[in-house]
Amino acid sequence: MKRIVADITSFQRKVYDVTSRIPRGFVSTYGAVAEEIGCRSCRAVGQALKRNPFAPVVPCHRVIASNLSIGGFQGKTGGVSIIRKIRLLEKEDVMFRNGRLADPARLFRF
DNA sequence: ACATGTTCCTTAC
DNA sequence: GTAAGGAACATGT
Repeated sequence: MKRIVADITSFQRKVYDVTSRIPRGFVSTYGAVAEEIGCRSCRAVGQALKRNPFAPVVPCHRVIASNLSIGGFQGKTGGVSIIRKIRLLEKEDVMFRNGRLADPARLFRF
């Protein structure tokens, strides 16, 4: 039986929980996740997602920056990984344009 | 658009 | 324990 276990902090736990709550076809922002968790540190959220011990389990690609920019992915603000992120989102009806969210209505609010 | 300050967590030494 | 970094945000220039 496969059980998901990892040495993570409560903070990370919350981050992954909130992130996984984002429905398919929607995206959220670091700020929103941070707010939902209860802290004002969006960077801390980025830290947790960057490490992402639950990589395939947690859709970290559904989390973007609050200014609707794609933000970063796997520790970078650009590169092939970002393209992959956009590609995945486009597959979920979330269109991006020039590294930015084309339709702000896709923003999911908790 | 760019630089700076803020804010909080993780990792490394 | 201290220092540095990290996928952001807000504000001022």
